Amino acid sequence: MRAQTTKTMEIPQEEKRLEKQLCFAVYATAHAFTRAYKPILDRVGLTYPQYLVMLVLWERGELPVKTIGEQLDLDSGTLSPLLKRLEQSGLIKRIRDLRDERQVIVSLTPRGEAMKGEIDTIMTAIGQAAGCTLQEMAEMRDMLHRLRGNLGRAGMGG
Amino acid sequence: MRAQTTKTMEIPQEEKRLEKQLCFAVYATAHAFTRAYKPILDRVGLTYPQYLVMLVLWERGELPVKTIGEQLDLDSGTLSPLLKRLEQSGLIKRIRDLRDERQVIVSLTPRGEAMKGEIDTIMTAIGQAAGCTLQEMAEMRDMLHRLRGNLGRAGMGG
DNA sequence: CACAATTAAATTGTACGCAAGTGAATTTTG
DNA sequence: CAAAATTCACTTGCGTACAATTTAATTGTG
Repeated sequence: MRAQTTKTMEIPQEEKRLEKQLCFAVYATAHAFTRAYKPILDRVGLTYPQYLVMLVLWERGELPVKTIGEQLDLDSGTLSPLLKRLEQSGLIKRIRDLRDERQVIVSLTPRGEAMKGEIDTIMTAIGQAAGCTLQEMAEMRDMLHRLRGNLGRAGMGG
Repeated sequence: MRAQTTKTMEIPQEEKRLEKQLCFAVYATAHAFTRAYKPILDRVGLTYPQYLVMLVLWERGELPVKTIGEQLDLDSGTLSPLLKRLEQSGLIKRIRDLRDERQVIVSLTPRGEAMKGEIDTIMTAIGQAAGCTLQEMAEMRDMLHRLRGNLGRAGMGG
């Protein structure tokens, strides 16, 4: 509510357009990223969301499903079947926690661990495809981070 | 290719972390946008991709399926069932073009047309939720545009 | 200790997103 | 003009996303 009289509170047409353009730009760029990654990830038999799960595991080691979900902002309805596929591919193990049997601990198999090196090279290619300087990438990433934080807190009164 | 020796060209471990990844920032922000829009769109019975189709039609009038796909970067495998749902909701019509019977022309029904005003007001809330200045929004939009262009042209040697 | 409330994961149902394939209409070529 | 190539939309199959429900385990409370 940062505006003036709130009377008819006309938001300039321009702002509406921009906001729509921005949300579409984010939407379309996300798809473009997925498509750019696809030929590379196809070679190792991963989808893009599966790759994100692997990133989390490479970085943080074994984790319960819930924590993976918090990292990626995904719920168990998405993760459960996805993790089952990664398990069938032989890249991860899923073991029920003995201390708390509600939890399932996800960890890398040797093959899953080994894939890290393979992929490492691959990530470089995408960075170059993006065709941005490191500084631009960092700037954009930080802006998106803030934007996402704001949207998350929006509530919006459903 | 703006780097030093390209020899082993080690990417620092730091840059590989999830939070440092631009691709993840885009991916997660896209989901955040969809979630922010959801409570609003629920009231009028639209999904976010359906809203994007309506935006195109409000802006450009009746269009063949192919053109809608070009605008939104979606193929007919996605659009065909989506458009069928919009038709069942009574918001659009689909009529096979008499001049070229391969094409299906999509147009708004009176109800679909009327929804434009309804939504327009409501959408203002999202712009404010984003919590960015106009300048930041424009900057981000332009950066994402360029990024998307680069990724699209990547090819990547599938 | 029993019993309600909470939590974690999985399941169900709906809707994208996209690759691959089908079928009908149009355009290109020989 | 007929055969081949192309185009457009639709369909099929797989893998996300996510709301809502279910099941099992743990925690909180009396």
